[in-house]
Amino acid sequence: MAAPFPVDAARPSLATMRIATWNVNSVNARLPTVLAWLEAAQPDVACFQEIKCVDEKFPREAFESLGYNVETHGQKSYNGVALLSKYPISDVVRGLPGEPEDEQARYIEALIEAPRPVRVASIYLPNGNPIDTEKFPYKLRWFQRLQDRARELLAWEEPVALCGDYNCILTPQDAAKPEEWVRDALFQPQTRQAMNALKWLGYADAHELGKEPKGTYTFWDYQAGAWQRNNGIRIDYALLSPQAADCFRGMETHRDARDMEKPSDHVPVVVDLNLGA
DNA sequence: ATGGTAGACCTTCTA
Repeated sequence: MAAPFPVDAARPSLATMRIATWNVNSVNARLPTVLAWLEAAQPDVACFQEIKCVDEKFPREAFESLGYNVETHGQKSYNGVALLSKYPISDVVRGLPGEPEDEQARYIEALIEAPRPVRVASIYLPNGNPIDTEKFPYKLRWFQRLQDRARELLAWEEPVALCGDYNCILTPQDAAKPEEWVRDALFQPQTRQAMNALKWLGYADAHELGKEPKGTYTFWDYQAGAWQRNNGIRIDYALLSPQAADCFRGMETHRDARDMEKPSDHVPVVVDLNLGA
């Protein structure tokens, strides 16, 4: 029996925005794979991490040919993030505020000028291993800076999507074998507390709004047959401000991308918003 | 027992 008030049918022209986030592990090594996936998945906005090149070596023409505007924050060899959008892009922020001497390219944020604008960030949070080196406190400082920025954005009461590779396994259910991660920076109590502190400012994890079961992973190591054994972890997230969460229509983890030719070790996470809501 | 793979690149670092 049909619902008495078929809301979707009554509103046939929904203003939807599809936002994807993907750690591509070198945009140049992955270019044919990434282009094929974009053509199939048709996101309006794509957040890439680990582009592993300077801005001048980013293959922007290939993406422009698919109809995307392109903004990058690159770095030689390591890290690097990018934003692609079929809508105009403005108000670009390159680099996470709060530590001017930090030269690692891990954050780009911009306003996506859809009929209802959405602020989107592409985030590559530091890995933090090994935990007995300076890398771990750097990760925690970076998390604190991200929390500070996220709090500022909330105050504007606009739709915001903070998307990327957070390098955090939040709960034991987010790892196939949590016992293998207990000494890893991704699963330390401080890391998980920082992720919760960020969420509890008032952001929704799109995974929790969606219907995917626990045991949905976004990363499988290249080593030791992790993919074949489904020894994965969920570390790629889309965090939505209340104004964006109100527009949530669905999300999907594109697990099939791990079986593509020359796959990244991460797969895309895709979120659909209905901005007409 | 300390593996295994992938990417950038000066030959080792990062993940």
